[in-house]
Amino acid sequence: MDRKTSPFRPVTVADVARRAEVSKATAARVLGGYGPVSEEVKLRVQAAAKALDYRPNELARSVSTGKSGTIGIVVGDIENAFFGIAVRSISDTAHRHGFNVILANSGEEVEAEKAALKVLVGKRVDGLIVTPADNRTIAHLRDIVRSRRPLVLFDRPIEGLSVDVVATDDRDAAYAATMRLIEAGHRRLAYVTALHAEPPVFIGPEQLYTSSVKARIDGFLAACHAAGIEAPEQGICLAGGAIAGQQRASVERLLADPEPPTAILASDSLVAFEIFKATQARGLRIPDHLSLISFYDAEWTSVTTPPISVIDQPVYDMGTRAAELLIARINGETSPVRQCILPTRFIARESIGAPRRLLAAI
Amino acid sequence: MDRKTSPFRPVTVADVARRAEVSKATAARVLGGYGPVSEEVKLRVQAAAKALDYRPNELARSVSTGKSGTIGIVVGDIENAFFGIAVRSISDTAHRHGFNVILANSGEEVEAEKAALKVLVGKRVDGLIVTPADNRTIAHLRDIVRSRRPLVLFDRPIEGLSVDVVATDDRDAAYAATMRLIEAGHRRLAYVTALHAEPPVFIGPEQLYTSSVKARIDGFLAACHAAGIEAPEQGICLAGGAIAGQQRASVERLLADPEPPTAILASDSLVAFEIFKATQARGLRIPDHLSLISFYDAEWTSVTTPPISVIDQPVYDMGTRAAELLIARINGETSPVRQCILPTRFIARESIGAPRRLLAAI
DNA sequence: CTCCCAATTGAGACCGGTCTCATAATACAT
DNA sequence: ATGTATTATGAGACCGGTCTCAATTGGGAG
Repeated sequence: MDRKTSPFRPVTVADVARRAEVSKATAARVLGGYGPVSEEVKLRVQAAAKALDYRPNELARSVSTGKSGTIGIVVGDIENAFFGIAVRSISDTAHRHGFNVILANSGEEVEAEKAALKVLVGKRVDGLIVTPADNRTIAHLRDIVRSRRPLVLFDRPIEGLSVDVVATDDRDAAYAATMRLIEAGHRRLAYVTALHAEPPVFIGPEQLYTSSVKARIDGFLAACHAAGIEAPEQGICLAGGAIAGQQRASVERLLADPEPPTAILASDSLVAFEIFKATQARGLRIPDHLSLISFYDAEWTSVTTPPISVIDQPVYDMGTRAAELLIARINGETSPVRQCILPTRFIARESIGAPRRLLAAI
Repeated sequence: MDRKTSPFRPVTVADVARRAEVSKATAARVLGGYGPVSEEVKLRVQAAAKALDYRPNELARSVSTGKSGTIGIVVGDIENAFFGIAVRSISDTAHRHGFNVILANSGEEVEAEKAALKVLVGKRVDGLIVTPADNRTIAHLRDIVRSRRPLVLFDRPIEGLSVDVVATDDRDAAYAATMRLIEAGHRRLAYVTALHAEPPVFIGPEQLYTSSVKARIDGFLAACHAAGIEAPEQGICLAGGAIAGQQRASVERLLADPEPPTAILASDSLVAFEIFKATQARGLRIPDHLSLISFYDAEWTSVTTPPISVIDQPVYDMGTRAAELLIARINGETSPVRQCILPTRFIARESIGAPRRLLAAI
């Protein structure tokens, strides 16, 4: 520990105190802005601090107070615009309330999520906002709850975990969107998600480890059943997000089917993007050959030809609500667990048409 | 400080030591993995730690060691996909080297940037990666350099600030792209950037407070001059990014000009997006009525009709390099300041054509 | 001119870790 | 048996803050 001798050793309260010729306690009172100090001493200490370019060590402060003024966010994938905006919104709100943000990426892997949580807890964040990667393994989340650290689940509720949640009305939104496709005359529908399963076929809802996707598929199937469509499960495509290129391959396989779907509901804007590119590559026209609806109003969906109808999720609001809820908890609010379900909005564009036999393109 | 009495008080080394019936020092050695400990004691301590669910307090550790294992990132706007990927890449690399990441958003405001830096320094980050919002006010960055804290500038070099930089060959890229437009026959070119000026007209390069944009405009003008185009400065449009809607208005005004440009080079994918939407709204066809090239290969540019030619920036690589450079410095590397300039790649798509008189649409 | 109360101030413990140093215990060579 | 090197352990200082508590000071009341 040769820190004392280095000429670049950061300035401490003790240094300031020495220069201002007061005790460490008094200097700390001025610098920390807590105890009573006379005006004269206050000015002297502030002058000394300025002269020395004192920068408080927030870590030491946190160790001593037990609060870090920081909230941790664990998202599935920052590259995804959905999460990008969520992060933006959460950090805006956090800063507005005087909190900082530490970001961690799980890459939708539970193990990475666990590791991230461990780090964040290690850094003693005051609270956590998490998009759980897998609703089947949640022991680590239970631990957080048990330790009384405020936690808000983002976008993905987990049954049986009594904790605050901010999410959207996924089931209803999927139901309504599916109905629109059905009303347009479609009977051969597909639901495409980035979830992964081995083999990549839908067997039952217990495979669906992301709760929001589970809810959406639930809505999709319910709409199909209500319309008397048989075996709609066969239209569920688990495109497998982890391995790069796998999504594309799955989507291409789906479209190459001898009896391909005439309408697709895409679970997020990334798979939708793959689907759109695949239709272009095959020379399929939307909506003549294929109708398409995507979750999330991604930038690109409004400028394609034709523009794509989407289920717009109020991500920015979701982030704000999540942050506010969390901060209220951090500040001691003890009301019962809250489920904050925000409404989605359907944006009708030009990607829905009546079904037509798919032409073998090229 | 009633922490001692709370039943949810976090477990400390002292607690573990007590349970394992060893001294605090010994427990700390096992838990921190440093000094020599006998196998038997080690196991006993580990068992106690597990039983108590001990979570080391990284903050206390940092205070004591002087290293936080954290790097700070300050970006202009996380919502921008360019920065989104940069953040992803930086945090991937950081984690690979055992570092964490604290993210701050400047919103391209120097004051916010200063505040963010203050917080990050307060949290004693081991190093910083910053995209400076304004190359005219850099005293706060100078302070960082003076305090010997490793700093890497991302995407935007600053003349006269001796510090590591990772950026792209902006000038050359702009020059080459402009040349392509000129070679296609254009003589009335525009360069559109989100920079802000009052009034919003280009007077001289000293207005250009973002170094990357300055370099690009430099290249744009050089190409124009080389081709004998007179007064190309008049084609420079400072669309003013801060206020929402202002970009759109500027772009619309540009296209509504009685003598509008026949080709545009867009400084980033966000203004390009505005430009594209404006052409659609006015019924202008690309590339018949207007040729367009944009910096950055944003997702949407490949799926529009027609797809847009872009100058692809290797963002992911840039992030990786920046993080690696920074971490090397943190680990004590003392080699002279490095400028890491990565090459861009032109992706030719279908947005460039010969000029044609713009038809007054509607 | 005392006495009491409030306002300031300083000394030092504390937060939860790391790390130095002295001591104790063991193994080995002489 | 004695000396020495080696290893394991404990006591306690330290990091840079916060915070408790006692001591000092000054002013107004009696």
